[in-house]
Amino acid sequence: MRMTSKIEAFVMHCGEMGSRWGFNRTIGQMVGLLVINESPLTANDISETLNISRGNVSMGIKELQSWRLIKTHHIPGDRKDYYAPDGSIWDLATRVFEERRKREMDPTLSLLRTVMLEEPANQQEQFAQEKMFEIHELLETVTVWANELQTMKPDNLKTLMKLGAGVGKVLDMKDKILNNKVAK
Amino acid sequence: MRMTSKIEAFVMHCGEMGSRWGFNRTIGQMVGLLVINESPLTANDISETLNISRGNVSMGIKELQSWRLIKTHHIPGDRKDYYAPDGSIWDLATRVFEERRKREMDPTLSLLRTVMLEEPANQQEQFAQEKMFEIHELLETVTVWANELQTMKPDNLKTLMKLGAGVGKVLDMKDKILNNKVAK
DNA sequence: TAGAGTGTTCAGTAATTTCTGAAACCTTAA
DNA sequence: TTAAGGTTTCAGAAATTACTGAACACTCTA
Repeated sequence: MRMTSKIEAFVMHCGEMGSRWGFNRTIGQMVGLLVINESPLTANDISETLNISRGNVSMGIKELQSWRLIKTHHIPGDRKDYYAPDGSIWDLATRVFEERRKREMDPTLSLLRTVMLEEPANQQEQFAQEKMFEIHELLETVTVWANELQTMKPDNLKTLMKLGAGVGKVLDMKDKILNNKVAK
Repeated sequence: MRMTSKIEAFVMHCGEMGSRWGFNRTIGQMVGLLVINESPLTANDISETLNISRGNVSMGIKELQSWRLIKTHHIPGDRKDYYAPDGSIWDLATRVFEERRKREMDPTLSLLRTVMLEEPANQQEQFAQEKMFEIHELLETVTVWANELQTMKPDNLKTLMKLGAGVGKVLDMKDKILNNKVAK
């Protein structure tokens, strides 16, 4: 399956960005390829198009499934597995955020909780534990926010954004509402 | 400089998470160490405490400076450079977000803009470019939101969160305000 | 029950990233 | 001008991560 130059540029870019997005080059390319292709692809299509071994594709698919980014599709009378992105671009991005949050923040939250339980043994530890408390608070706040944003539908998000200056504006709104209540 | 076991646990954890946060093990440890230490440290302190070479520390510092996470401090009559976190935990987190956004999204936005300018040559490219448009839109939306959140002070953020169910609630508020306007 | 078509695993190899340590470099003080 | 005390650089070594390909496994169908 030959890629046109525009498509190739996109897929290769996904490869280069792969590791920054949390996976590796090959897996980045695989996501890119599956996303810009209108129809599902077989493992062999992927292997040939990207010039990577069949085994590597198999491992990549497993990884992408663990990120919940692709789904398997079957064609009657055909024993091959066909793969396609599992949902819209927004859905995929949401899953990546979620998965990264799990991998980047949850383990730290857990460690901090454990360490903070113990009594500080000296001044140095006292300070350290205060810092850990701050970090814990930050991570929890971000987690809650991320959850909220994730559960919003793209349409809602866009609506909210068009409101004007974005979140800043929201604080003004809060004041208006509170004032209304007081006025009543 | 000996670390107590709690502090060591924290610093080593930062090392393990380092690569997930966008740097590498050593640099993760360095951030951890600098953050939980009340007073600034010299490159030698870091080298000895973490058991890594002096050269490695020097490279790590350069990297942390490029992330704008640490600042240099001087003591009169002492030629050594002392390093400390540049700002509060929130400040640091904000910088990491910002820097990651630059590295993870900006290059893709730029590529997409370039590719989307060209006319699709066939049906396959037509579809591909539509997808690219969706991705572009998503990234721009996220960028704007991230900017908004970043410019908010922690206090504001916390206030907003205490409002109730978070962002979901905000949409209700929007409706209330709009209704008010209509009522008038 | 054999064998064709497909998917998975994993030991070994290749590629990439990180780290070391010695040399070069800078600045200040004598 | 030299030397001391400090930092930076970078070639090569070490560690880590990713990839290949052959062997194995599974499932039909004849």
